[in-house]
Amino acid sequence: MSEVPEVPVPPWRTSPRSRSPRKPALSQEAIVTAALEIIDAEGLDALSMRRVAQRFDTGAASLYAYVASKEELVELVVDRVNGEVLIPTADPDRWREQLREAMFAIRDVYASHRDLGRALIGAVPIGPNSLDSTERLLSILRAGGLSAKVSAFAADLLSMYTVTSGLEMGDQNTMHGATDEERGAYYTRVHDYFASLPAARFPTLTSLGDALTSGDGDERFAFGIDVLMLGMIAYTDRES
Amino acid sequence: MSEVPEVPVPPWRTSPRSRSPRKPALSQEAIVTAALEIIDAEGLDALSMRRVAQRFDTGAASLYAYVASKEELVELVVDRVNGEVLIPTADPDRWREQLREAMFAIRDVYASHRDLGRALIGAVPIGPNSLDSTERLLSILRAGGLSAKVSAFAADLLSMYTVTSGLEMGDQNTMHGATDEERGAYYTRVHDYFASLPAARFPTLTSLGDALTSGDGDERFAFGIDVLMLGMIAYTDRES
DNA sequence: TTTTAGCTACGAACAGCGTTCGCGTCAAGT
DNA sequence: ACTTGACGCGAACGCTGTTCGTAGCTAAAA
Repeated sequence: MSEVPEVPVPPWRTSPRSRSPRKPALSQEAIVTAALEIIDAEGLDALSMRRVAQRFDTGAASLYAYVASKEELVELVVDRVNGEVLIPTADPDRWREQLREAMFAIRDVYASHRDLGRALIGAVPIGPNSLDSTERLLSILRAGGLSAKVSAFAADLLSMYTVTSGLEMGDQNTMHGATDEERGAYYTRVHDYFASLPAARFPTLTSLGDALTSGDGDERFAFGIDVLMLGMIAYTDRES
Repeated sequence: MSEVPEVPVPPWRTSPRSRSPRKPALSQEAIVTAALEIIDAEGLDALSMRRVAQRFDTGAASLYAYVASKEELVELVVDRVNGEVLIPTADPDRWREQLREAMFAIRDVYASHRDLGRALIGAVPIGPNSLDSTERLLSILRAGGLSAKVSAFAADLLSMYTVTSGLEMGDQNTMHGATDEERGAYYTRVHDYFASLPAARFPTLTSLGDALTSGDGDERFAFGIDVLMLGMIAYTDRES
């Protein structure tokens, strides 16, 4: 390969074509969209300001006109995603089904965005869409006859469980290898590892055998919902 | 201040004192200890290979003889911490109190290590101490008469809730400012924000008022335990 | 005792990160 | 036509995890 430097393009007149090369205009909305695309494609860790800027053929510095920090960008992405969650309007006669629907809706959305759920583990999301979801979830609980205190506490508990479950499902696409084969191998390995534990030291663990690794995501999630709902109902009964 | 460079210490003979300046010998155990100290002092994000190495007056490269990667180091720290969790040996007559004790024990340990809980959000910890804890937790559940499947699923659910709660408590020391004053200001701000929401759009949210932010960590955690236990019991009753 | 072999410790470098600073350009106002 | 102001963004700073090659020590061999 020759090391001769390329002849520079005359700078005094750039063609209109190269001056606006299908470059999407910068805006907070467009930045959030690009960030979410990166997360969906490669996971939360792959998100970087430089990567986002690359999509607009510019440097990371340009983003800071529309977004205060990476932290704020992630918050905006979270709120965008919370906008995808569809929670039914409360109907007192159907509150149990509705709660179940709502929880599946939240979980499915987070499962479809890789490990984005990691971003809101310890945080209270306060974007407009997040507030809408919280409002709807709370109104379903209230429609079910739960007290203010129980509703407030339960909302926390429920969203924690839901997001974590969605995170675990979505994560499976990110971690432990990209292909089905690799993931299958990983879970077989975990299963075999539990099976290989010394029964003398871990009698319960080994006696449970397949129960530990059995059940797909839906089954485990449905179990959690049932336990939480039964618990909330029993708690409310005991309260009065 | 003078800018005169210091006279260098003659290098051809270092005193024995400076040759081994109370430098703790490198070992996996010592490295894990140092890492945990950093996490306790400054949080999980402050943990870096260089920071750990600094404590041994050496460079980050030296650590890789004892630890394969930062990821493995964190796993080792998690298992060390799981060793601090004391779960009682199962007694069928006291399984409810024991389960409660166990959950408080786990939560307290994680609350005392800042945001370390973040490290095991989507992960299945498989270190020896972690396995011991799981074994003990499962045996309590089994002693309570729960089926294999329910025990297995519930163990997941319980540790998820427990670690997340501990994380949130421990996190309060890390985030939102270091001093009590700053933290108080943060929570007042959150409270005021919720109170300031338009009641027309968020009727439930605003009507709940103080219920949303009321209750300290212990109260909220105890509520979660009650709901989970009542739910597990109701689920088991329904199962048979 | 001298030489050599092996091995551990670790400085330096690499590629990437979030964020800031200040220069250059371009558009609107005078 | 000239000035002024705002905005875009390249380059740089200090950080990250990890790898590579070597310097220096220890212990075995001659």
